Order: sequence, then C-alpha cells, then structure tokens
Amino acid sequence: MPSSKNTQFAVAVHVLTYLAGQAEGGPVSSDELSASTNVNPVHVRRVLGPLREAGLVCSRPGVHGGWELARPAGDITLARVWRLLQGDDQVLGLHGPNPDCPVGRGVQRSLTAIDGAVAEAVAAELERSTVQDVLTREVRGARPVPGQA
Amino acid sequence: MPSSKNTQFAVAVHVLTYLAGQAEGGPVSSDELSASTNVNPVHVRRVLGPLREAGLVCSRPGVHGGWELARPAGDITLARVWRLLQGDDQVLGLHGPNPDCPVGRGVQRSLTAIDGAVAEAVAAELERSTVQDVLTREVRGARPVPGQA
DNA sequence: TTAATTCGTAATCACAATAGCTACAGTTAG
DNA sequence: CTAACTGTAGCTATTGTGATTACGAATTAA
Repeated sequence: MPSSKNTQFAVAVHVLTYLAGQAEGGPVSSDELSASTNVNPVHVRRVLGPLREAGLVCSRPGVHGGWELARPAGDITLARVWRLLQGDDQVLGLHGPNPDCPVGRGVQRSLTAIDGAVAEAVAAELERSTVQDVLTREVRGARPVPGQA
Repeated sequence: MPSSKNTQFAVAVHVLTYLAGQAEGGPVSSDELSASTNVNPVHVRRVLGPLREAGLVCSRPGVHGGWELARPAGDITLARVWRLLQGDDQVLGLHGPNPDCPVGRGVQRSLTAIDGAVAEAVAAELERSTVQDVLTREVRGARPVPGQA
C-alpha cells in the first residue's frame, strides 16, 4: 500500500490555498502559514522551496517579508504541485526481485510500466483541480471512471 | 507524495505471477517464493495472508504444502490485489490542519474528496491488468488519458 | 509412532523517511 | 542599528517497513 505518511502535498495545497485567499493582503510569513497548517515553520519553508523554484510562489526576507503566489490561483493545478513534490518516486512501491529469476525480471518490467500508467492516471485526476477550485471548495464533480463502480 | 517504500503490492503481484506460472506443478513453498522475490519467507506469508482471506490463493501446511492460486490468473485483477493490500489508507497523504482555521477545514474537505477520486483513478487503471497479463507480459497498452499529454 | 516439512504468528531488531526543533547566517524595512 | 523575516544545517523523536529468530500447529512419509 503506497500510503505514505508524507503530508507535503497536503501541506503545499493548504498553503497555496491560504495564500490565494490572502492575495490582496501582502506577503504571509512562514509562522502564520505554520499556524494554519499545524506544521513547523521550517517545514513550511522546506515544502515551499520547490514551489518557489518552479515559479509558483515567491518569498522575500526582511521585516515585511513572507510568501506570495507568483501566479493566479486558477493557473496552478494540483497535478503541477504533485509532480513537483513527487519527484521521480514511484506511486506503487517496487521491490528488488532476484535478477536470476526470469519471472522476476518479467514482473519487474510489467510493474514498472504499470506504475507509469498509474502515475499518469493520478496526474490526470489532479489536473482537474486548481488551487482556485480548492479555495472556493468547488471541486469539480468526479468523472465517472470506466470499468469501476 | 505518496511514495511509500511499501513493496507489498509488488511482492504480491510477483508471487501471484509466479504461482500462475507454476499452476500445474503443485503447491509452492514460501521459501521458493522468497527466493524469487528476494524477500523474507515470513514476509511472503504476511503479504499472502490477506490474499488468502480474500480467496485469491490457498495454502496448506505439511510436507508437500505451500501456496496455490485459488482461481484463474485471468480473473485476478491488479486492482483487487491493490485494494486488499491498500486497506483504507490514503493515496495522497493528508495532514492535520488547525481545526480553528476555516481555510484549513475547507482544504481538508477538498483534499479528502480529491484523494478519493485519485484512489478511484488508480483502481481503474489497475483494473485493466490481470495476473495473467503480467505473466504473459502482455500489459495492455496504456489508454490515452483525457487532459494529459 | 516418529521425523521431516511447511504454514502461522509473535517478538525483536535495524534501517530509513518524516517532521519537529534549535540555532544561526543572510536580508530587508524602518 | 535593530527587529522581523527567510534559508539551511544539524539533531532528535516517531513511525513504517522488512529481516530475523523462535516456536507451535498441521500434515505427510517412513
């Protein structure tokens, strides 16, 4: 079960949504963001680092510094955020089968391909929501998925 | 990012595929399965436990005991396996936002809904492959995903 | 019956990932 | 200069995963 305890994606979405709601109020400090998300301010900064490098947010040190969205909330899809924080990690976990076992090699290859397809499916689903959608809680209705109840 | 280091799904698919390939040869022991998957025999048994309870495999103790598929490999979808091992865990990790923060509450609700939709998307993708498919390495071509490259 | 084999499971250990926390250097506004 | 921030580097606590050992129960062969 992939289930990670990794909450960075959730924290990132939370922070971005918060920033979207404060768009007119100037920069927001890590401390304020950490109070809302209930995580450590240092952790907030660590999560926001990759998003800044990707141009989604910007930060300023100094007295009235803090964080701001660098682009409209409606332009930031959750898929973008997920990919930035996901890196190249696999969605389903793989294992290291015995390389001498032909079954193992075949299974490994199949699973790698399937993992890629699953990652695409996840991204496609997340592509359907933006930070703006989360802010307005207007999460677009789930598309009926073929072959599934 | 979901990425767990959990390899139970991969191990389960591996073992099921191995059993499918040995369908005529009688029960296969945990030791033999552990040699192919490169994981501990105890771990193999632990992973296989839920699959046995779900009626996918059966096991027998004793001298010529071991594991066998309890149904045709073509009837076992990877989605079934994933759901059995996934339990109720979230795909994307959530966090515990400050309950006093209205933004936090809204984000939490949105993320929970989105997580459900993503889980459905993953399951739908995995519904497209069976253990038989993995055995023959004939992984069905990826369906073009709407709204995604 | 006895011995060998194999599952079932508990207990313990090692390792890695996550995130909390402290500390401190660098920046900026006033 | 000073206060308020970010940016990082450590260190620690907690947790999840899986290896390992151990032992009991079930089954088969002799």
